[in-house]
Amino acid sequence: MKRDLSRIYNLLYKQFGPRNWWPGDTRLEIIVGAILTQNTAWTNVEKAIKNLKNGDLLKIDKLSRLPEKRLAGLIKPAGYYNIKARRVKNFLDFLRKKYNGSLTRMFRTRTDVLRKKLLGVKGIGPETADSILLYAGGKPVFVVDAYTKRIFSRHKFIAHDADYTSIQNFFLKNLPRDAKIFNEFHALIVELGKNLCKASKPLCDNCSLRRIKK
DNA sequence: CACCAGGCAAGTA
DNA sequence: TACTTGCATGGT
Repeated sequence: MKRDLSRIYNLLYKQFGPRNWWPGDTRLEIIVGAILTQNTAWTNVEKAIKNLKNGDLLKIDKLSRLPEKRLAGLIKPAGYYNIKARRVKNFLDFLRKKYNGSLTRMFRTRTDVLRKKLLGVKGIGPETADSILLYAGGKPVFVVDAYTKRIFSRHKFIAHDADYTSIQNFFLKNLPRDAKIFNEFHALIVELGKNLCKASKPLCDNCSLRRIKK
């Protein structure tokens, strides 16, 4: 199984890599992007991020002072904008209260401990927490998303009803514990998912992994 | 026109 | 615990 996964990784890397993820310049931008992209196409998130950048608002102190309503208006293109504005605020409140508004301090926390704390922030679930840890913090945490589940269950690596933790454990067990690999692998999976498999279509002979194996 | 996108929380039984 | 529903814009 280890060999299968590394083969798939190499195949994907040859086809698409390196992806240079996360698409964002600062840790804060990555964190905000991780919240905004929940169940949302990245192209929509880009517009929202751009609005914040245009106002020079993508900074911890400025974003913290920005009224929630104004924030909601600016991130409208990302969809679910009222909820997401609250979620961004929830994170900023958490950061200020627990780490004096310092991301550096936050990321000094032991990764397993920090993960639990992040999951305690309303609006940050497993995928968002893990994306923050891996892509903003550089921690060796494997991110599982809808594409990961869809692709690897269709190809019978995991059960169709596997939950987040069991899928994550599958990858942890079969890959070296290396942030660089986790970073690239997840980005490659997203690229594969976007390009080759339209949602809810069944596995076919000209689909996802089978196609790039040729 | 219908359907989907790099989720999550809250409500129900 | 195991389902279901609301959240919402923009692209295909």
